[in-house]
Amino acid sequence: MEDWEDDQSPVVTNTTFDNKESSWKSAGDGFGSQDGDNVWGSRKGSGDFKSFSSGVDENGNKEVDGGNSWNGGDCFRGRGSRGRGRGGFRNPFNSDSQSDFVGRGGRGGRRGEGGRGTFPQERRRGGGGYRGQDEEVFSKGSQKEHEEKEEGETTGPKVSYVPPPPPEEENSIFAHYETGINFEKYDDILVDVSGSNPPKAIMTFEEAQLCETLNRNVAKSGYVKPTPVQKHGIPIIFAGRDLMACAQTGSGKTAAFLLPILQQLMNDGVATSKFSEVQEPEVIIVAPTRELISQIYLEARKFAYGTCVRPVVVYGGTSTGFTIREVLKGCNVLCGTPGRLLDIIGRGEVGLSKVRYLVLDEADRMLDMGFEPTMRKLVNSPGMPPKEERQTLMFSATYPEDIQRLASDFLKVDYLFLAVGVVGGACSDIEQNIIQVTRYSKREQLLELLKATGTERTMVFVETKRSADFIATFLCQEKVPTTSIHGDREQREREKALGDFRTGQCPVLVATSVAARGLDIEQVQNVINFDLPKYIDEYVHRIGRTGRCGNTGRAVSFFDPESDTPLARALVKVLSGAKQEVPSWLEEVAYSAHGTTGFSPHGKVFASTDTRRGGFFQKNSEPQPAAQSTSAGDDDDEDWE
DNA sequence: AAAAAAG
Repeated sequence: MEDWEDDQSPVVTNTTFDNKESSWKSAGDGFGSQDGDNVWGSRKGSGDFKSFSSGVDENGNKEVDGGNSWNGGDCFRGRGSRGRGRGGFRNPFNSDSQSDFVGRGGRGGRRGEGGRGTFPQERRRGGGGYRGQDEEVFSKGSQKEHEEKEEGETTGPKVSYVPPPPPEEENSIFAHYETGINFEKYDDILVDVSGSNPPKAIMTFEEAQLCETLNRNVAKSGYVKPTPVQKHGIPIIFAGRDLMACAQTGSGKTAAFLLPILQQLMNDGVATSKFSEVQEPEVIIVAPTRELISQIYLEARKFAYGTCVRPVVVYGGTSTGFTIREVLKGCNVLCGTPGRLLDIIGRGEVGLSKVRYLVLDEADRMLDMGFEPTMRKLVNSPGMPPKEERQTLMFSATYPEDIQRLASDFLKVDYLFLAVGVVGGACSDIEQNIIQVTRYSKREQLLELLKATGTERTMVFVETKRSADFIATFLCQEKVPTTSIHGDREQREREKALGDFRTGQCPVLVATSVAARGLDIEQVQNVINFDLPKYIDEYVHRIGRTGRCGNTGRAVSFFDPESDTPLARALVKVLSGAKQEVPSWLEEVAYSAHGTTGFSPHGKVFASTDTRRGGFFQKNSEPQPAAQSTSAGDDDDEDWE
């Protein structure tokens, strides 16, 4: 790990920072007059800033010296003379965290410490688990080698058999959050399957009839009982049906498709991972961001452990040569982001004729304007079996109607639509606050919020890459140990940032929407929408980074009437749908924002139900009760029309 | 108009 970071000393020079110094000051001045609305309320301020920063020193000095993903190392240790101890100011975050930072200092920061806390199913990679990726996958010299030998040999060693990793790696491969979470809650979630002849759901993993190895991996991953998306998804996939599934990440959807796919591959004995000049994977999995596909790959590697099935991950920002060598070692399950995937397919390293499963994670994103052409290119690549001859599986938490219609181009006509509760996010476990701000007050308000969060992990979402840099630098300057992730950062910086955030070394992560979807990070207590997104589904995904799996989380969003008014009505609907209090001023803004629903500037309509029921594709519909009454969950049955 | 994804 350290190896390849050291030679790259990621010095981030932020000219923005210096240039804007003066404007911060003026912004700060303006902030003094900010009076509390109901959210900020009347309670008293924190003033624990001191303990906050000293806690960092105690906690992390070694780690910090080891290289920081952001320039936080110098930022929060050295300069930053401007730590204001502003008090008299209360916010939604400071209820219970006053002295947490020191008290829990050692808790989050240690590497290789995988399982703790209480998380089920998909939430099992702790800091240690994620670290595991770097340490195992890359540390066999491969990452380093891949940096150094990029132009080197084009063929790897001729391995005909890829042995399973030695036992000592097992622990980190299977690192997961301790189970023991309250799964019972899932039994109350409504599930809705529509389409013809859905197979019967399973109630236990035993019913899935997985082989011994898979069962062992399932158990070692801390799985006890299937979640709803697994109960329904597994038999659907075993039955060979195409699937469009609405379920929040974290509800176990990755396992829901990985387990039956892996089992099927083994049943049919097709998978024998071995070196070859051309690899013919049976499974292709795509996701919209590199970090997300990497996360999915780690799941696949875990479940495939000890089997002859070899998963491989490919994405941009890393050396092509390394990627190709990894693929050629043997590749049954190819996980990738679209660009790099098409790249290696185009180079002829990967043949598609054996593809039996095509999985689209965050499917609505994969089919939106940005990705749709690439996805079409993928399914039209030479050798790719047509949709009738492969199984196509789509997963997301949101499905705008137009995307559902588009999706039918990729799915068999009789695909099944599975809606698991809490579709569309706005899970009631997340406390949602909306704060009215002006663009000039945001920065100081953010600082005040973060002062109160202690060691809690907080994701701060901004709209642009530039402002991600800007805000992260600002926070570092203010001695908040912050890192940042966005598409203009080096891939290794992105992964380091995410790693530092996962371990808690940097409890604050400033992110663009690159981090909005799918990322499963332990103990993210808070999400702050520094900038509200343009679309409501993006909001839903962002706040879904917290409050997962029965845990509680808090989301605070800065609402600037000058720019966010178009979102007001949608926001009100999401809030009330999740049984959250709607500020009266927001209702007024929403009411007066006539003309558009704000929901869909481009005609997108958020839908959590099968559009075929709405009259678009009547051909497949069985007689169904009204969508509202059958739709799953406590907050996804809004009529968004 | 922005973010993401190939280099």
